[in-house]
Amino acid sequence: MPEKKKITAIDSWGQALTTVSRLLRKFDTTLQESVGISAVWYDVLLRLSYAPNRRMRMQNLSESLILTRSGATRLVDRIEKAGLICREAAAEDRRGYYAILTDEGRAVMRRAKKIHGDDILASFGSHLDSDEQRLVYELMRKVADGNG
Amino acid sequence: MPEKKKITAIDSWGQALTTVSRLLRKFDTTLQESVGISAVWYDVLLRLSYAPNRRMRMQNLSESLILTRSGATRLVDRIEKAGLICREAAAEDRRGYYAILTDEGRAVMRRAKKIHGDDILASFGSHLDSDEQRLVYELMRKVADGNG
DNA sequence: AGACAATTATTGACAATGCAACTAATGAAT
DNA sequence: ATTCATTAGTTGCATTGTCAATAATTGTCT
Repeated sequence: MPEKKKITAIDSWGQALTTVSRLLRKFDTTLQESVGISAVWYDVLLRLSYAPNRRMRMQNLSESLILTRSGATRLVDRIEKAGLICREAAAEDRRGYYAILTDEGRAVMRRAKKIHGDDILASFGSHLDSDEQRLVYELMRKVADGNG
Repeated sequence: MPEKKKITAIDSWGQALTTVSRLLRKFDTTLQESVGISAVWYDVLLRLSYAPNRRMRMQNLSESLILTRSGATRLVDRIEKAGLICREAAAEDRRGYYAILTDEGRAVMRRAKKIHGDDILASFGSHLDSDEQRLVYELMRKVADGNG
């Protein structure tokens, strides 16, 4: 009879937290060194690159980035200053603004996606087979869905 | 034949990252409101509470917290000022210091563990059965091990 | 023993982020 | 149409964390 240590929700969460934190830091370093952008910037550019017309309202952006709106404002300020995105007033709601990926942003993103994709594969993907990767995806998704 | 969308390592990592980020923020809010400490403080106190003699060298602490040493110095400064931990010079290596859990820190930790444990159960554990929790633990551990 | 490299922790300067307060615009109710 | 609550975004201030440089101590090599 195999001896199995009891794994509590606390253990499970704790391991998820440390693993994700470590990897994130690693990915951030790679991106910074090879493309000159942080993982947070990457996240912004990625979402914009998939958004319709490569643009998102500040509000949506801040939600998907898990940042406060003010945090998003500051972040977009910096990336805009670097020329990778720009702002445009929203025609349909004059309170709002769009953050829009610039051509330069797209170019940076092409390089970054390659580098970062390889990095994820090397540090994360290569240690799990495809079923396991699916499991991680589905379990994490289930937790996320369970929290609204 | 069930149609399954292909899940890449990138999808899997992305979901893990957002789920963990969201939960962490939620946990942080709860701890802050109910015990008056952040999730980071909690992490420090937790590790100290399990460490031999409830003390750890700054170096070890910073590693397990995924923080730079200078970040750990600042963090320990603040928690020390709050009276939850204290510093003590290391006898065996006069360059070093221990961070040590105080009695007050232990008291705070007793309350925090209960609150935070419940929170983890409610937001994470309740959405996964015990096998799934074990899976998350083992998969995340495998990734962590694969990265040194 | 003496010289030099490596390690531990801290500090100053600065970057990033949250909170609360604010402005401008929208929408809903009368 | 006017009023009032709500929403989008930005800003000032405080907090938190990083990076590079520093001081003190230890270890190594001859």
